[in-house]
Amino acid sequence: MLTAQQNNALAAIRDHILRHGHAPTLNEIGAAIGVHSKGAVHRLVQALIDKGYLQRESGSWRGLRLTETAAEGTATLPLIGRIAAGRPIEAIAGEESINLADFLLGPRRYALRVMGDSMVGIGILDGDTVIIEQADTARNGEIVVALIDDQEATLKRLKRGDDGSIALIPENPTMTPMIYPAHRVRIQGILVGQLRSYR
Amino acid sequence: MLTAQQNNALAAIRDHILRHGHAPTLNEIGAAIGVHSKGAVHRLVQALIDKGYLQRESGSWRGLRLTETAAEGTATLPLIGRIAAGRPIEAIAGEESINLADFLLGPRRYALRVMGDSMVGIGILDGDTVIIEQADTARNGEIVVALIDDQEATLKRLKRGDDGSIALIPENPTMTPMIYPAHRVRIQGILVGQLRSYR
DNA sequence: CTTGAAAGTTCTCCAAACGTTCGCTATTCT
DNA sequence: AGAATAGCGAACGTTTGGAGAACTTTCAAG
Repeated sequence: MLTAQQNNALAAIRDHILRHGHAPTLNEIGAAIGVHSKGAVHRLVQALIDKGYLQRESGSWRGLRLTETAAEGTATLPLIGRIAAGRPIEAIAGEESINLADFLLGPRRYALRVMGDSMVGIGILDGDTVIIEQADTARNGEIVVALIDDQEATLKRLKRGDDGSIALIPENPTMTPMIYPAHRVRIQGILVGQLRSYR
Repeated sequence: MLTAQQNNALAAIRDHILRHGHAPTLNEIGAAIGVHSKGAVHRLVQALIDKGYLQRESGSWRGLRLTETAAEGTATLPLIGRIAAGRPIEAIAGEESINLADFLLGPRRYALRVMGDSMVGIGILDGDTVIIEQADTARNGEIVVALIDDQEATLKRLKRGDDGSIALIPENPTMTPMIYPAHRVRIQGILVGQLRSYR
């Protein structure tokens, strides 16, 4: 079982890896838990290694890795249940946590900040962040980042016409779809996720 | 495991490829991470190749490619820029990546699945996942998870009346606010984030 | 084909940061 | 009292990586 300080150290390491993608140095761990001595931190880390929570890649800086048991649940949030007006929060069978990495991350994905109201109809507001997966083709009805005449970029729903034309449809009743011949439109990516921060 | 500077270099390369469609030169990488020596940059790139994050197409300029495993363990996404209808994607000064941990994770936070349309007015749709930070008080105007009569849970905007009453306001023009005496309403948490997956 | 600029490669020098180990001390728990 | 947990600071060798010079390769313009 871990001591209080060992727990702090492990939490600091986990947090640092999540934030930066690599392990902290001893000094960084020390700064995070309020210890001014490298030696003391080293002893804590050694204890965590001995107890099987960490692995060390010796002879290299930042060579700490979480073991599998310690790594699970790092990028996760507990998922409590469903909330609907007029009812108590109801548990969701089978799921009790969501993993942000599974949810949003992946190779070839990147984020874009949305400006404008062209997609308010499906809840994408000005200032939201959307996650795009790089692709040069898309299926009908998907929401894509499209480049028009290699100049203008836009986020719209894609619809192919029977005549080979491409319609880019805003989800906003006050705007009208734009229709282009296929050669003027290049698809850059597909919308796969969206997030917003309220603070 | 990557060192801090190797991480910077990899991020700069990934970013450059996403933005320009081709790999950067050593000098460009150096400029991006603040290194004035080609030799030093070369050593960083070589380390990334040795560790399997990059491949070199030797004998050609800009011959760097990302391997598939290039993103692992990190909860960050490259942030390319702003997208607005009718304009090219424009870079955001200062920020080049967003960190999901900063964005969404934190102590006392949990996720809820939203049912119903009571908050469509601010882009929270049926099926979305919202992130709540546990709290028992909230400021006026914040969106809260509130428990009414210790029975019904609901996600609404909070507004306190002059007479001590509490109004829970749905963001939906077809619904009307509910007003309760303060003792019937208990605040459980505050909305801090929201996410949605499109696949 | 020649030429020159830009890009990549390899090298040495050197400073700063890092991990490791040690002795000493203080606190807490049994 | 004894053991376990921790903190501090110093010493030492190792790793990282910035600077710059010298050299080779690539590529496009003349």
